[in-house]
Amino acid sequence: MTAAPRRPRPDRRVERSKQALRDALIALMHEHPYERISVADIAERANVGRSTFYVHFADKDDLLVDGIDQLKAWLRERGDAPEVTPAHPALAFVRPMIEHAEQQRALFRALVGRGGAVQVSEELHRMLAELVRVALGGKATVAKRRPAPEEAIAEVVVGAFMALLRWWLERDSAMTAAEVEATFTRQLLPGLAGWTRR
Amino acid sequence: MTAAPRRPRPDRRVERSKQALRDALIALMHEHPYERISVADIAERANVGRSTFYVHFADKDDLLVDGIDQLKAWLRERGDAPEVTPAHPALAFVRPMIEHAEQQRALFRALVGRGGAVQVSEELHRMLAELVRVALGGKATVAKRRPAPEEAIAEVVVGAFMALLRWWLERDSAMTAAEVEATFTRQLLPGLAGWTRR
Amino acid sequence: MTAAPRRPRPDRRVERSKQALRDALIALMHEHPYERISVADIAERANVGRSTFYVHFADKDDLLVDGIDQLKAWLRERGDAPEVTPAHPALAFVRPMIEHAEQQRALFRALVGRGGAVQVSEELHRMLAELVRVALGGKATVAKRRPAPEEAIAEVVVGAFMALLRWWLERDSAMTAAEVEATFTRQLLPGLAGWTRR
Amino acid sequence: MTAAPRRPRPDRRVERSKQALRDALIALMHEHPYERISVADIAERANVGRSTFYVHFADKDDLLVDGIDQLKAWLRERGDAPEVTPAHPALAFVRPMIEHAEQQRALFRALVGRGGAVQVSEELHRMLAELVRVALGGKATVAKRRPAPEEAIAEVVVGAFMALLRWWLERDSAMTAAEVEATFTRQLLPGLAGWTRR
DNA sequence: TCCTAAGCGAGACGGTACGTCTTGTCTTCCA
DNA sequence: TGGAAGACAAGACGTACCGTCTCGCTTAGGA
Repeated sequence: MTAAPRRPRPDRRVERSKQALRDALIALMHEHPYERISVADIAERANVGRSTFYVHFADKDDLLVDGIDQLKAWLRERGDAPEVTPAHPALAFVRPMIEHAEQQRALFRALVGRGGAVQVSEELHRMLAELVRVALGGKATVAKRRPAPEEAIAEVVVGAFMALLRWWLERDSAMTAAEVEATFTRQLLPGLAGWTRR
Repeated sequence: MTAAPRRPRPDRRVERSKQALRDALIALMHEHPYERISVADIAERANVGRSTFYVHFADKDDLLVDGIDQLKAWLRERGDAPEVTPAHPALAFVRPMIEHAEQQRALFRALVGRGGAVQVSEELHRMLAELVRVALGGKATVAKRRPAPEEAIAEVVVGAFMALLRWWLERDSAMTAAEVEATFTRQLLPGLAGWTRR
Repeated sequence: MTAAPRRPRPDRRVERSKQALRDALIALMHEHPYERISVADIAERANVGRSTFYVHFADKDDLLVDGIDQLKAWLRERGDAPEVTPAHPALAFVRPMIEHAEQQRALFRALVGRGGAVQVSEELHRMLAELVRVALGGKATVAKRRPAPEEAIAEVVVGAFMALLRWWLERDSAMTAAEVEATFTRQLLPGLAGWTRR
Repeated sequence: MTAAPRRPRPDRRVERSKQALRDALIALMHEHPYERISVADIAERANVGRSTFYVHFADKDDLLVDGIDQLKAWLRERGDAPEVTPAHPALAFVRPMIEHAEQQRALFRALVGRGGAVQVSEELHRMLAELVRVALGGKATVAKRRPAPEEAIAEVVVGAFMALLRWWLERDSAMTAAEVEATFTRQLLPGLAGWTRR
């Protein structure tokens, strides 16, 4: 029987500080574009010393990816159960994503809108593209060999979606979530239908 | 009769300096991501004093915008004559853009690829979206009132195109320009066809 | 009947920690100048937590003073018995000090040499100056009133001695302890002799 | 006839800034010990941006040695002409140095007094020791070989002088410059006389 | 052909932000 | 209960850019 590895219980303050910093960054991103925000701003907003920031994160971008991971976890947690059968398996992500965006409109606008950090959009893009690739029967991980057509299709689908989403979030247009979804499906489904039948 | 307003002929050196700076930026963007390039880097590469930079451009972004304008002019100049009738008027831009990208592969990768400046992609996006909107029979300029559906369609089409283009440029995939075009058309045309017929 | 006043027996570990810290500082002073040594360095060398340092000492200088006191105690303990009668009572300290310095050459070089802490030299200076003042018949404690000439003499004598000592320690000169003493006495005794006779 | 070497005239602002910084350091050293003064303090006092400081000096110590050089130049410039013949050539420096210290009492106290920077005292010591060595007939530069006795003598003389000077500057004693000089000479001359005659 | 206005390089300058380091206080956990 | 570990705020450090500016030299263009 092996002795349990002595791992000291982490200090509760640590998570408090880290969370305060994550929250502060997001709060500031509602007000200013990401690149204009300084580490000092974040620390101040989080009521935390600037040096404390560097204890927990290497730099601003490190904090950002940490936040992205939280976003991904949040999405994964509640994105698993699409009640209705989607028009096409590759479009299963559409309805949930639009709903999440609607619920957290301000947050999503801050993150993927004009002033947002490119990294967030890119990561979201990558994440969704993987889902689509899998749904199209391809492998989840990108192969080094000649890119399967699914990869290209996934780029098309997700690129279209991200653009529409961003446009919808940035204009305070009277378009409803349902209309957005319908528009997207009407444009992309026919093309997909043809491809899948093959 | 009034005397002609005395306008001295501009110094030829001015344009030489400005062009050297534009070229230097583009050259550097082949090597480093846009944000990592400093004004000093650009000036040095252009064999120009750093203060001279500020004589001609307000800041790095100003130079970038200036470069984008040149790109747009270049595109407009040679994009006017698509020899073949496109599958759909809204997709008229596809063939020419892909051809330009192929010809200037390195340039396009530097501009709209991962390390490129977001502004370039956004401007290109805006430009193409306008073409699509017009082709769809909408107004060229975006109205403040309830967004016409054409706007949404344009976002979808252009978003899909830009994503595919970026993907194509970044991987050194063996996919040919023709294949890229075919893939895109196959995915987007069906949806458009339905919409237009209305 | 009242309970005996609770005087907790001092934890033996306390003295162990303090001594480890004192030793660590001295060890480090053999390698680096005093000001370049950080509290963290000392704690690490002493195998002690940094916070433990602050339990025992207010700061680095406090530890230093503590070490100086030990040095003074050490000197006093073995400095009391000069076997030979000195050339002049005010120079009684010379022979013992030189001998101590020779025995503990490395330590003395670290403490009063170039990289040493000024405080050590100053404290040693003060200590010796007091001995000299007393030997000259003046009061041990410095009076606020017009400084007695003995004070000035003491400064001269001790200043000369410290400079010679530091010089001797820093060069690895082939000068022997006896030669150093002789040199010093030959220079200072005549002046003192005149003064004392008064 | 050769062309004059193209040497661009130095920007007048540079010297203004550097001097302002030198002055600021000295001013602050009248108020606080050297080590407690931060670069930011100096820059602020000099009405100069902190970054400007780093344009001209590597760090605080660099500014200090620059100041020391100025002090040395100042001393050399006016120290050349001792009107009266000194009691002994090796003591020629005494009278002038005491006079300078008296004229610039506050400055000298700040520089070589308790809160002053060790470097200043050490440099002054080195400078005077060299004068004494030369006066004693030795070589100006320290030989690597067995240290000449003059070196030891010089250390004694200068060590004694520096200690007395520091003591005099720090107490606001009523001792006059003449008395200080007399005290010093009375103590050191006899010892020297013997040595020289040899 | 000379003169004059400008373009230009060099770089000083005040700022802001960065990421690192050290200090001294404080909290939390463990033995 | 006291010591080790280490979180924390504060603030200095030296570096990198920024955008503004001043200074002379050079040079193109107009007289």
